[in-house]
Amino acid sequence: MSKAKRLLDILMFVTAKKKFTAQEIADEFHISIRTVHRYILDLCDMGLPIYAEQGRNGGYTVLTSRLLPPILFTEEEAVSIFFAFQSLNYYRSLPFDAEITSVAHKLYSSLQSEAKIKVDKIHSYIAFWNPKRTIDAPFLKDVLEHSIENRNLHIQYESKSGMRKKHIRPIGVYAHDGLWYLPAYDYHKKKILMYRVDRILSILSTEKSEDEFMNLKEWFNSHEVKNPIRLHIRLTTEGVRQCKSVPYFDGLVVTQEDGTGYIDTIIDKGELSFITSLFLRFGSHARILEPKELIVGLRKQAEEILTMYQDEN
Amino acid sequence: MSKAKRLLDILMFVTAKKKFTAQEIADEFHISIRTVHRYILDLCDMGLPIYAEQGRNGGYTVLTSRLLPPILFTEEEAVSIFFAFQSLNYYRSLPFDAEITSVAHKLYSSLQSEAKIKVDKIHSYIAFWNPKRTIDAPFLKDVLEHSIENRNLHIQYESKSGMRKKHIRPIGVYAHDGLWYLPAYDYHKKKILMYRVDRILSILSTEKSEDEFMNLKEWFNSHEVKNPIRLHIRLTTEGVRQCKSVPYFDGLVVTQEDGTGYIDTIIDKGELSFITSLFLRFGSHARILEPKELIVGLRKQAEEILTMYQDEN
DNA sequence: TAAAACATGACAAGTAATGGCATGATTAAA
DNA sequence: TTTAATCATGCCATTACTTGTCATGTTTTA
Repeated sequence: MSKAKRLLDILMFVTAKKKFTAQEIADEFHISIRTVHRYILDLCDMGLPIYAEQGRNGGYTVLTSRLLPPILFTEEEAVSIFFAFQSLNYYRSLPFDAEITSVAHKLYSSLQSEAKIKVDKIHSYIAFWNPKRTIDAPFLKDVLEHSIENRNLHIQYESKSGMRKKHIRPIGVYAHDGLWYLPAYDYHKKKILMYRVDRILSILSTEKSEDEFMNLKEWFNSHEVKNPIRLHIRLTTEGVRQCKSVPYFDGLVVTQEDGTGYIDTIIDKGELSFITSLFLRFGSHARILEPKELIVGLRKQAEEILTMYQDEN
Repeated sequence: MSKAKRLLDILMFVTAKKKFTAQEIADEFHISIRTVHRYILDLCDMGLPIYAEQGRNGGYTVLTSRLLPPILFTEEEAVSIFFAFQSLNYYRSLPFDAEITSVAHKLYSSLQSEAKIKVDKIHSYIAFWNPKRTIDAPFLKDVLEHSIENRNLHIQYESKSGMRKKHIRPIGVYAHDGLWYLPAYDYHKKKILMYRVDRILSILSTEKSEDEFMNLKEWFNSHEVKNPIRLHIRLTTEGVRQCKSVPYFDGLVVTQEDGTGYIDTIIDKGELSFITSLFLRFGSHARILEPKELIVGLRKQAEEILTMYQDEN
């Protein structure tokens, strides 16, 4: 086996093991101790952060986390990674912030100037408009890791009614419109609620959870309708256009030959309050046929506005 | 110089040059032709897609695009790349689709099983809620590349009033809420308009543009207010909460000691129609003090809704 | 038909890697 | 205090690999 290959094997081995003696490597790879010492010198020259402790019970220790074997990327592939990073640029808080910076740095520095220009242009010509948030979510990474590791959390949370302590079982985190959300099972209220990660004031304590629980993907899938109710809407041509631009409705809209359309589907009653605000906007382009509750809600909201500004012209 | 180093130099050289003869390499690196042939065998073994044409005018040809020198990533860094890719998962159309797939594949295959589990978990525990679109934007990559390369476009576009031909100078593309937008200078209407990339039906022809034009970043920055108008709103405590959840208002809201707040800023008159729909939702939690136009708009919309459902209870 | 290219083999000369041994330094346990 | 385990380094003969030269083919095109 060539020296380069063997060096890489040892590099993988030691970054995984972290602490080892020369003798161990010699046994593992069937080479002499003298050669091991020489190899370790080579690895140091290659920049691996490694240090030796002298004496009995001594040995080598590697400081980096586990390394992947060297990967050859094409220029286009490198550019695509920068493209993906660009999509994260509009979040204030991110897990893996440090790693993303270091990957970007490693890649950029090994690009040739021509490709560097292309990457710079990506930053200038493409954007992902998640409005840049002033709201920080300092516990994002913690919360994500506790979700992954099946741990329960005691947190201080700033809710509508003030600061509260919560005992929750996190399901996962997701980003929507620049904010991070945490669906979690609330042990006190005995149901799944939605928390905003930026409103978590502190993590008080954590505990390993015994039982298996659903993850985010499963939750999205199982997110079934609890109080089914029929939503039936008639849309003008313009109403069809507008509805298709609303994520919630897109896919539900049925367009007819003359350009008008309708929505006829089953939704959960709990979603009504959210939907109400959408129909306020559509005005006469969307006529609600069902449910009654939605019409009542719309009228109430409209009356509230008229009352508020009745004495103004 | 060691063999490994020289092989890498040659690898870089040939992937950049694409077509070459053994003699050229021998001259470039001051080695014998015999050695060059041996080296090329080695590169083939390493998986470089290279083929030889026999005979006079023959030579070697490399099929890959330019390669970066090998890069060593830590496991955490690899995970961060998958995290970034996850954020792109909710877009139907993406430029660099193929490259992203191949990067993911290269990385995933060189991860150890422990790290593979971590990556799988990221897919299960984190999501970026850009609602998955049914709308495809087949010309996204084309449009992006023409923006970068300073080219004008003749396109067929599906606008409000039917199918139209447009002659435009693209500025860049950006994603918002799962859709791709293209701000561009319209040569016919002589101003910058916003197009939706999914509504581009075809690209008819392109032409190199002579003059320099702004890029997306510059456009965002220069996007100044054309018809300034004062927006002055008084908010209840609940109004403050709700406003902070709306990207547009976040950052403009001033919170007072008692929890209530206000917005007092200058906006463009053109933004009013968009803002109207927001205030319909807030109801009495947000009281508009200025401008009058906004109040009038609100009332009109509210009356329209009441009229529509007047005969229903 | 000759020239320019790849393909491959053999061999000697040169270069690099390896293992063994020796020596020394440092540290912890016996 | 001694001993064993560990890193650190130097020297040298041996082994393994790399290189250049020469030779011989093949394929293609001017």
